[in-house]
Amino acid sequence: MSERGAKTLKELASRLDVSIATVSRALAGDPAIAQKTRERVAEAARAYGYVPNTAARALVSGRSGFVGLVLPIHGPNLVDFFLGEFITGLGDGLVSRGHHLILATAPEGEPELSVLRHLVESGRADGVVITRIGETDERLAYLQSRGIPFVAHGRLLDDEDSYSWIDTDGAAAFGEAFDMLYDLGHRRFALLTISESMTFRHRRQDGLAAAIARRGDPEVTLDVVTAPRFDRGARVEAISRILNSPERPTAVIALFDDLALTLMEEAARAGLSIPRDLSVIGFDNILASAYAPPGLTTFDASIQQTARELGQMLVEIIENKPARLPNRLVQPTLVARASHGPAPG
Amino acid sequence: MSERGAKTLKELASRLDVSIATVSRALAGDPAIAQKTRERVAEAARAYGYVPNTAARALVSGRSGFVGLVLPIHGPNLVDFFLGEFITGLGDGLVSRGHHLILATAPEGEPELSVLRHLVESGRADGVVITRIGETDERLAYLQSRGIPFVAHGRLLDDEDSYSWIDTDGAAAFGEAFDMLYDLGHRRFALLTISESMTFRHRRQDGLAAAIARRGDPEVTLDVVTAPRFDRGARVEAISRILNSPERPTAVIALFDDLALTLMEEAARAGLSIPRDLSVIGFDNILASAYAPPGLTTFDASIQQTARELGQMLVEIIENKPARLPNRLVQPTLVARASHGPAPG
DNA sequence: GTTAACGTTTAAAACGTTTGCAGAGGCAGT
DNA sequence: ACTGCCTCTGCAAACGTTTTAAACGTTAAC
Repeated sequence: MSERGAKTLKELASRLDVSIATVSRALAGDPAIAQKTRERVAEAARAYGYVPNTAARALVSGRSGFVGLVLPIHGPNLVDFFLGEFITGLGDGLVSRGHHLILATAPEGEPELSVLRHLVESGRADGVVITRIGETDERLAYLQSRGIPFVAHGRLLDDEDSYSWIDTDGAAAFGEAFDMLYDLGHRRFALLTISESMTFRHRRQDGLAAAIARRGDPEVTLDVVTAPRFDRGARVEAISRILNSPERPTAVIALFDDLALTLMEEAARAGLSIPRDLSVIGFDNILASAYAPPGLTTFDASIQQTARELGQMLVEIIENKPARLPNRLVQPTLVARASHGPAPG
Repeated sequence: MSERGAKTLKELASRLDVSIATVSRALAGDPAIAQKTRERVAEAARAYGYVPNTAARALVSGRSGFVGLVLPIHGPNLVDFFLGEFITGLGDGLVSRGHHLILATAPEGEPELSVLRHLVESGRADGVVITRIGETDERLAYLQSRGIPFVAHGRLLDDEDSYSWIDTDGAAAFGEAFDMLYDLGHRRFALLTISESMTFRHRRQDGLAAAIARRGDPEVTLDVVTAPRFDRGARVEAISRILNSPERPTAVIALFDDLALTLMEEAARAGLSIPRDLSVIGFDNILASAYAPPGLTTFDASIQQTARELGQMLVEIIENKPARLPNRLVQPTLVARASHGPAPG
């Protein structure tokens, strides 16, 4: 690396005895600039360690090269397993298309939407990724009304095609889970879910209900138990309601692994053996589900790959403003471990 | 929100019939501007939904308001439990001081240092956070030589005071682990570690060795076993070397939980009972360590809080360029679960 | 021998903000 | 009535880049 670096186009231009405009064009690969000049400029830029100033570039082009992700506000650890995978994939997808990721967190007391608004209106981000879509999601309304480039991980319930998304087919997975358990002889089911109104919750529940309906077996019962997302005490209470009910289910399907793991803990505490007395199935395939005895049967939705595609999709939208991009429904795959088995009795 | 928004200072100024300069100053709270004018401007800015353009601001001020974190390259999932906690805390600490976080990943084939370089030299970031310090860390050398604001999670081995850091006192923790196990009667120890040369590995190992030396008991033996970081097959092989050794240790201390969990799995597979036949202690307190039977005894280093402080520290450095900030050594706390107990026999 | 066309380069404007400096007006002291 | 001072506001430069439109020297066409 040269001692005297060149920090600006002007410096580089004066070193080369050409104009700023020429250097700018040459570096951009403009064919209007002679091949020889382009090479000379590229060479000098490398030698002097020139790196273009992003702010200046953003100011004139209106593009920042950034994509924003606002971390959903919840619990003590914002970046859980799901988000960890998501961020990894997203960052990777963006970088492969020359963009970077801004991770924004809402300061205490500031609504998530306001953070989103500042992110795009200040020109910090060219587009945003949103995840965990709610039933009536104000973020979607805002982004659509402003014409801001965005992609979503998840669909609305009714309006499927007014924006670009990739989603996990939770309905199919929960149907598959039911079918498998039914074939193992289970008839009394419980769904352990949360109270928040995110669409994936409805999709999965509906998928389960649909699978039950398809069988048309009047013997099948489904108890839907709702637990809060973070209050661990209340969660345990909801679970004990399942475990102590007079007609205790023989199989519990949990909305996601975290709930399933708590259930397994409580079941063990109550002296129940899994899967002998109770079958449990989760969703997400978080790391702990492999370790929690006896090993949680769950679904893997390849979040990382999905996020990678979402990133590439968003850059495509930002750069080429295509009318419509094909949305995609990802099929989760069953990870069969040891928490499910034949119905007791 | 008003229908006709004002996207620039110019628009806002013309609406208010004052100059751009006045609006700019008023919004900045410059006392040179009359109190009444300041209020009038603030009111209008709010009404028209004005959001200042970051690129323009960055261009003139030389500050971007961003701080960069380059994700260390490793394994399939870049954002593991440690980084998840770290990112959460860091984002929080930065936002509380009006900064944002850029998450940069190195594209395939590009060295991490080059990403770091572009991040700061392009003006994208005002400073950076680095973590997992290596024995001779080229990032440190680069950042120091360029005078770029940065903070580190971790210390070099020799040079402790040439930059700002917060570190986890792994040496103390490993000493504490040894003392506890020794008092439980253990004499044959193994340290399960990795081959990469990060300083925290040395610190912990040295802390363990020091604690052993302090006892001065010639009966105590320590077998140091090195496993690769990602190759699971090789890792299992290293572990079985421990389990099958003629003089099998009665206690194993693992460099971090992930290693400890694999060890516990393999021990269970080999028919060993934990903690009856073997005591195991980890480090990090990852989520799975609570679930893996019989519950891993480990150390919690409050990564999130540490990262939050690092974020605030970095902003302090960026904004006020203090000569020196007090570095801090965080004491991990023992999380006693059920994977340790009295020595067998 | 003038003009047109071409290939290459450049001058200058623009992007939206901050800020040094100066100007406008008001008021008190002389 | 003039000076000096204070309070408030505005002009204009600057940040580093991209891009429009024009200039330049050369060659080909008539």
